[in-house]
Amino acid sequence: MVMSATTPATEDRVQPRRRRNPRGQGHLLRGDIIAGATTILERTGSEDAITLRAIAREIGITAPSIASHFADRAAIIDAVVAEQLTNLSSVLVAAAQDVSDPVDALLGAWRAYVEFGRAYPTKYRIIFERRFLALWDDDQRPMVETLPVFTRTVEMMIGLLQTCIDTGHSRSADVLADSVAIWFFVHGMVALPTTITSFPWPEHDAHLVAGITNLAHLVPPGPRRD
Amino acid sequence: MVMSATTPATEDRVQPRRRRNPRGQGHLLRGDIIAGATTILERTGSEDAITLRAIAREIGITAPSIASHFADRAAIIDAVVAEQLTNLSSVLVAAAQDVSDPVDALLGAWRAYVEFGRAYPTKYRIIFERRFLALWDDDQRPMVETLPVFTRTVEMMIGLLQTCIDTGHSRSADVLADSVAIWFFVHGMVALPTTITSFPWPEHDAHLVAGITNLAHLVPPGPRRD
DNA sequence: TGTACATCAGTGAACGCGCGTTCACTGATGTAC
DNA sequence: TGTACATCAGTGAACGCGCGTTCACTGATGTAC
Repeated sequence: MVMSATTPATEDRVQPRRRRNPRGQGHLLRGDIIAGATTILERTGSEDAITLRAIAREIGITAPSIASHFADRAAIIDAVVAEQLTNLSSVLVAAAQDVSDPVDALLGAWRAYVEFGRAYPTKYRIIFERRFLALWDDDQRPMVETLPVFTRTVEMMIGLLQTCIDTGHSRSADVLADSVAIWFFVHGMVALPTTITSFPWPEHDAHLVAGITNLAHLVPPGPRRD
Repeated sequence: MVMSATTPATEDRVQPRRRRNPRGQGHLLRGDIIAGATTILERTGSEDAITLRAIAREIGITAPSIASHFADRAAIIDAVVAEQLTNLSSVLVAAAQDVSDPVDALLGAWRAYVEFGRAYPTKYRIIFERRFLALWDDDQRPMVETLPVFTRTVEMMIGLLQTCIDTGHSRSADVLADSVAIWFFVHGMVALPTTITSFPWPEHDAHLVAGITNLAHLVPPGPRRD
């Protein structure tokens, strides 16, 4: 390709060249790398499309610049997972807080889980359909960006059922086992319709409420409102 | 690398060179390609590892030989998916047939589903955790190797619950919705513990039976035996 | 207040690698005559 | 019963591609003197 001296080769880039960070602010590129990787993930729907060169094109840098911020491709993807796990956690917390009725809080949080998964299937998959969810590193040390938020979120979701039990809205005799059963159910509700699109899946919200009502042993008079 | 004229370069191959098929039997290589792809999938745990060159190394042929049997890499993976879906279907049929008690048949078939998924997580994932399960091709024509077995298997699983209803063992009022709810639940039971290994998942079989009992509205006196 | 210098935040060319694909070729075997 | 030939079932070398990574370099800017 022949280029004149005055027109830069911006037609070769997805993005124009990024402005260099000021001295001492080099770490800001880290966030842009994660954001670029997430954009590629959402646009292509494929984790494989997240390559160092693709990220570099996406955010207007060169590929070797990434090396000083992440050890390798896997570290970038771990950071994307951590960010999305945090996003999901925030969604669940927001759905449950300030809801006074315990059953509404339980159903609302799990409904928000399903809505997150169905609205952002690729982001959901990179959290829960990778080979492993990285909560511990290769040396069995906790991953500080994922394990605390994971643990806190699981405990919150279990707490929502515990509150239903404590207030007489649930007859569950095993809050952990029944919470996990709900999680299994809603995970299937997110994952299977994403993968198998031509199937007469039941209408979502009624199905969600019925399933949780059964698995959480919610008592008959309370669960229905709205 | 220097080779003598008498010792072939078998050290470069995972497998010694395959014997050429007799004239008229070239189609036999197709099965070997699928088998090689499946072996690679199981060994590496990664769909990405299934490349034409890797398959060629695995079964002792050269990469261009594959072109006359499959249009592209995706066609090979579709064939692997079809074979594993057929395997899973056979496992479910075998678990349910010749079981006289309707509740035992229902629980046994779903138990077999979970056991397949936990015994062969990579094979399970290539069926149900790909971006899409290919039941229809790009021109909306049914995939003859997957759609019939999928449809037949789903109908069989729904039929198991219908039999429980018909014989008074289930109070389910919506056999499709409740069967799907069970499927969602067992899918989560397979998928989440595979991805998240460091979590106190409940003991499997009791949890499975309890979950299905709730979702299938099984009547109290019948479900427990063994 | 000036200036030399170290450091930071990257760039750009080049490398080897495995990949899918092409293209000409090979060697065994069934078939027509 | 021979033999020429077409076909089948592949091989093997070579290609361009995108990838992660290396290595020497650049240019702006804060700091010591």
